[in-house]
Amino acid sequence: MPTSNSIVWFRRDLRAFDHAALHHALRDAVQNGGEVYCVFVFDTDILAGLPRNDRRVRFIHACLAELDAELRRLGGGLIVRHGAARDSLPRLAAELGAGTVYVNGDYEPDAIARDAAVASALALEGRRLLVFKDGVVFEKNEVLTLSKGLYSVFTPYKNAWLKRLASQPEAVAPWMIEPYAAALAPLLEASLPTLPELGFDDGPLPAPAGMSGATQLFEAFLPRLADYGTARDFPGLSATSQLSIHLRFGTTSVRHLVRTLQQMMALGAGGAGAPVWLSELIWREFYAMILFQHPHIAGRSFKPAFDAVEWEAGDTARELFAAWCEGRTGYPLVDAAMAQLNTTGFMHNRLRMVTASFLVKDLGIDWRWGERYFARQLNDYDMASNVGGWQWAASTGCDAQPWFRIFNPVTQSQKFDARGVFIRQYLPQLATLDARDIHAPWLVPADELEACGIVLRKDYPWPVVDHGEARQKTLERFAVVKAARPET
DNA sequence: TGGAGTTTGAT
DNA sequence: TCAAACTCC
Repeated sequence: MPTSNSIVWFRRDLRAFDHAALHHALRDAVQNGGEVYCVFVFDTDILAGLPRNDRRVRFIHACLAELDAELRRLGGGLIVRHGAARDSLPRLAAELGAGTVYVNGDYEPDAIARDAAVASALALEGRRLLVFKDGVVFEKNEVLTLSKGLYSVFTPYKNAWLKRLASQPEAVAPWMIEPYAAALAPLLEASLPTLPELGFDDGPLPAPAGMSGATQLFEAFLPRLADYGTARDFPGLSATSQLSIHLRFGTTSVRHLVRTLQQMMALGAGGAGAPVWLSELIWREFYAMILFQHPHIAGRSFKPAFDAVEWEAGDTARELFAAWCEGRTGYPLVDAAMAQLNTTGFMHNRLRMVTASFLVKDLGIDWRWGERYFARQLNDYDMASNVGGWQWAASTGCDAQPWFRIFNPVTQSQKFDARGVFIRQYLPQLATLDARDIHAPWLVPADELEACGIVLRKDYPWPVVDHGEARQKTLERFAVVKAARPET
């Protein structure tokens, strides 16, 4: 069996430009001979847990169609398989006579285990899996303290990250594809199954898909970048990049994004917003590093002392959790945010903090319930960022907010959706309330509500908990970790 | 990238 | 009377 060919196994890197694994496979093939096959596997180990109408599968499907077209333009094409990746990849490597499988690293625990299984199956036949850094500028252990220790606080990590990029600008240099494209194995026929063939429904896409969708969103964002720092906290404005789903599936390159920012900042463009948005990209790498280094945080507190916190349990907790999931807590900003999540698969980051704080600190429910719900719903779900964000809100994480810091859902609403624009968009039943009343309808006098045509408990729920009482209970609940309170 | 309660000081 | 400042959680 010839093994001079190779495979590039695409996973969450669905693009054909600035792609580390593809670049290395092609360059090696140009030097050593052999052809490069591009492969994607709809992994039944993952798909089995998803509903037929999963938005992310539709998005991936659309991205693959574009990726295949782009690879064909370059002289290749995409081989798509449907099966367990652990079996499919080694089998495909044998079929194609591929001695090496090139991948970009994925740092989630399940992905690491899958890749280890694939690597050992390949090794049994004398083949190898080569893993490249691609989805982040700096990975795992590249940003360390002066004493080679790991950071667990964001700000010093960010400073070290920026310093490292300044001294190593090639970290964001693009991995070129076109000059080596001749090594792509030409494919005669397309192999992308239809969504129904995969067991999923056709339907609308949650965002413009593919590399072209990412480009479109990024170009639309750049003129708004200057205002990002001040406007990003207001869910009623379109101030954010909307690129999270593209970073999740690799239809854009983080190196490309950072390079563009650097060029803008060098020209004095991008204003005050550019470094703020860059910070968000660094948060993403901070959390990726934290999850890789501390994989236990997927299921337990980053700070062990917080495992002693006793969450609400039983039927009442399950009912409150259902009310949170379905957006009927009686707190308009929370419910509007959950409606946004449920109907679009997206939620504004400010609202991720508000809803997470509400679940944990108003309802007393285990953050892991919320994390799993977000995992099912979010189009841009990324375990590292999601777990990081939830542990931040729950005060159990590294560099989290202190446990006695408790968001007031009404104050947050008044502050970040002052005119009620966002609430009205997702809770039309409250649209007739004016800006003063929409944040806390239970405080509005009955005659006024009547004039607006709203009957509480019928058109919109009464609050499921009283925030003041809930706050007191939360302070008591977290008192078990008082010893772990961070020094001031 | 808190909020609640209290004090303070200018009116 | 009220907003800024301060403390505690």
